[in-house]
Amino acid sequence: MAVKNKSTAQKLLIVDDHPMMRTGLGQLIDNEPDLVVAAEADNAAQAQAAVMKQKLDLVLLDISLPDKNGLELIKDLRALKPDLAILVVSMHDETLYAERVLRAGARGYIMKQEGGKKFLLAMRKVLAGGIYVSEKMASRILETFSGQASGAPASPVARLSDREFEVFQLIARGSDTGAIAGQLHVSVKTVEAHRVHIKEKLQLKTANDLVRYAVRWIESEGKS
Amino acid sequence: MAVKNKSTAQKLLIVDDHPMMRTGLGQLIDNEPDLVVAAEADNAAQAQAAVMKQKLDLVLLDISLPDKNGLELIKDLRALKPDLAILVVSMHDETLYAERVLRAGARGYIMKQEGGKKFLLAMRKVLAGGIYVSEKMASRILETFSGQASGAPASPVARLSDREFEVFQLIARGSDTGAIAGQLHVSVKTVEAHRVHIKEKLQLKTANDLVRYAVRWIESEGKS
DNA sequence: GGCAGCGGTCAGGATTTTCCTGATAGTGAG
DNA sequence: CTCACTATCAGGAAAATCCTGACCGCTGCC
Repeated sequence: MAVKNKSTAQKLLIVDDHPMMRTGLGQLIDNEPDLVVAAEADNAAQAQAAVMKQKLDLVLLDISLPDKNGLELIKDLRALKPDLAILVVSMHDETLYAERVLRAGARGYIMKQEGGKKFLLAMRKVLAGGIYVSEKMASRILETFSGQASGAPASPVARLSDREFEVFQLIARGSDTGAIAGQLHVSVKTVEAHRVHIKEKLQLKTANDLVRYAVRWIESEGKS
Repeated sequence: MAVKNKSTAQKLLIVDDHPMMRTGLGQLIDNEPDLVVAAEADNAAQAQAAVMKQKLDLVLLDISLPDKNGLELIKDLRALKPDLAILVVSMHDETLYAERVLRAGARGYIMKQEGGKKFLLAMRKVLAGGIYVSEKMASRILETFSGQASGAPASPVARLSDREFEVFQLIARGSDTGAIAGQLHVSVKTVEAHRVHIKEKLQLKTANDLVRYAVRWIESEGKS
């Protein structure tokens, strides 16, 4: 371990249920003179305890935890310490979670597929008060937001018209196009048109992607 | 890094697409005088190249790889080097993969949730010619061998053949039939046949139901 | 009042995917 | 050896999807 000036180094908390991953991240951080691992946790309960016990500058948080949904934990941590910086570290594709995670209050999202350099970049950016997501994700999010005026946190789903949203929900429940047409008393062609519009608004390419998105959305939105 | 006797230390290959995880495992291994990391790979192609290039004693293999299904890679590696020991390192619950992995030719299965001690135990056991799985999994497998599977009816997904399971995972990831055919280097017709069998085994009626089931399953059990 | 934009409806026709019905061949169990 | 299972593929019918284009009603704006 490198010797550090304990009084000035930024204090990090690593939350991940894979010990080897914690070791890897710890190794990376210990090689930086200005960063120090102040605590580790392998579940949400430990993470909360650690956050309460000491003053921390940054939390590296894996959203796949055994005892609690990562999004919930983000909200809880922010309720406890509104100014605490949180960088989400995840193995899941960013397009699925990044937006959600940011809306929950995290200040960054980085994939485990990234190497040490990107990790350090992300940590420093978040520590400096910035927000870190990949280039691709950043422009994607900006695009989504650009349509409307300030503040209002908009899930792309919110941009669907009422009718489109109806169709969207039915897709998520497993109805095929024909069934949806029947239920809404319109022609199959109309439903097809709605589907096209939904796909445009959600930036989806294939029919399969639409089903996947819809299923996921209904799963997660149903709870929180 | 610890100084080692290079001529006697056992040579390991780490295959994982998460750099931090490789660092963590490498750290663990470097602290052992009798083990050395001979190479690392973050995808299946690199892994195969490494195995061909040098004489290795053990492969630590994450089955969730970007370019190829882990089970396939195990089979390929064993075709190349039948005596090569493979220890699968996975974040997925063992009940889902352990059996499959052993049948494919790996000699051990350990979850990333485990700590360093267990990891070393597993590596040494496999290096010594043994087979490593958790206590629970071991007795479970023995039971299966000795007649009846225990009372708990396993997930119907467990009844899928390896090939079917591969297709199933790709469906969950959003690949359409054509893409799957391309990735597996078989005809579209073959993939269609697999889909039919999967639907039978999971008692699903439509293509949509299959996608929904697959997405849900992958959400709850993990991702590859 | 006119007009542009959007939401909702639908059609025709080309393309793809899915579904149904076989068929062949290897493997492992009994 | 036979049976069951797995993996591979084909032909052709049926269905879903994609592309292009169209009509109507409502809203907001100059």
